Amino acid sequence: MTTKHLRQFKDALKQDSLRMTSQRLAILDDVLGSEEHRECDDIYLSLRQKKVPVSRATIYRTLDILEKAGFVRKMDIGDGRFRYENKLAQTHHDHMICLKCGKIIEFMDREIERRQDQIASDNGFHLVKHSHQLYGLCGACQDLPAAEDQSAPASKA
Amino acid sequence: MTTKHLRQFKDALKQDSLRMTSQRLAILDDVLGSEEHRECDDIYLSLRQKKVPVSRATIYRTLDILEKAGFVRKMDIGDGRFRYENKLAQTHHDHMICLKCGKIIEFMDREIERRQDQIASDNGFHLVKHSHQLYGLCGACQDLPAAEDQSAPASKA
DNA sequence: ATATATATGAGAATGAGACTCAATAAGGAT
DNA sequence: ATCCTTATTGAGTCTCATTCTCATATATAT
Repeated sequence: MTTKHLRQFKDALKQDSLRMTSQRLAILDDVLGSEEHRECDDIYLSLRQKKVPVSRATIYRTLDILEKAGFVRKMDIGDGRFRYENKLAQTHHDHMICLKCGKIIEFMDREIERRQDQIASDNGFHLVKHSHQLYGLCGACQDLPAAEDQSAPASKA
Repeated sequence: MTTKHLRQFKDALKQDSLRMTSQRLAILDDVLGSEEHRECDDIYLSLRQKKVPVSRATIYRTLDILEKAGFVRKMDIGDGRFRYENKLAQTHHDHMICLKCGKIIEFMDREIERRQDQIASDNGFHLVKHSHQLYGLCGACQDLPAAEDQSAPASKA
């Protein structure tokens, strides 16, 4: 985490009369140190391994702050658990998700983005965000005829 | 509900060794009689009003069957509750949702659909379905500066 | 250093949806 | 029409992610 990001975070906190705490700092650091699409528990376990004393409630609360401040993106891939990703390290993209093994591939298409803006404006909408996921079978999973899943399946709880 | 749809449903049931029941018939009829994006409880209340004895568990189970058989589309608009819509009466479309009043506008863009197929194929994915939502403020809600919500907000539970 | 408002964690609460299982009901065979 | 096998139902239980509560701890302005 750079000094710049730290200042950025402190400013965001101050703006809402929020305080800097060791937990918040550790969560920000952990989040900025990963490029993955992680759920709350991934972050929780990562912090516990680093001996950071923190609870899930605090992680959820802090992730909300980080989302508002633009540090992370909160995404719903439809399996009942939110994923959080480092937004600073990445340019905007959407996701393609394998229904069998849960693999996530990022994609970005300028034309789709443009069309979205157009559709919103055509309908008098002020576009705030969008959610766009493609679901299917990745190459590897298409080859396994009727075998078991490989890892976390993207099925609904 | 037409005779054709009824036959279609019976065939789908038979194909999986499932049985026709008064509950399943009532649920199909109720779903085909609406063009809205309804959640389980909307359907539950609608059926109870018609004096149909049915439980939520049966509705969930039947909606899964109807989804597989192509009668309904199950959609996740990100507020933790699935919405179900009559798929027969409509051509494919995606949704634009007002973050303030919950209003839903349907849209469809051939170019976006085409790009999605292309992206999937470029990545070796076999595309099964997609989920595409635009979130923002509808025209009416942009005018209300900081007023209260109008109806069901699309905020996360 | 003090005062005061905010943050934290443990655990309880919430809520959508899936599961359990005994009782009930289809529907094919006779 | 009756039997018999198998699927279905509903009430209630369970799950699990996430949020809430509230007493205690801590950051920050002064």
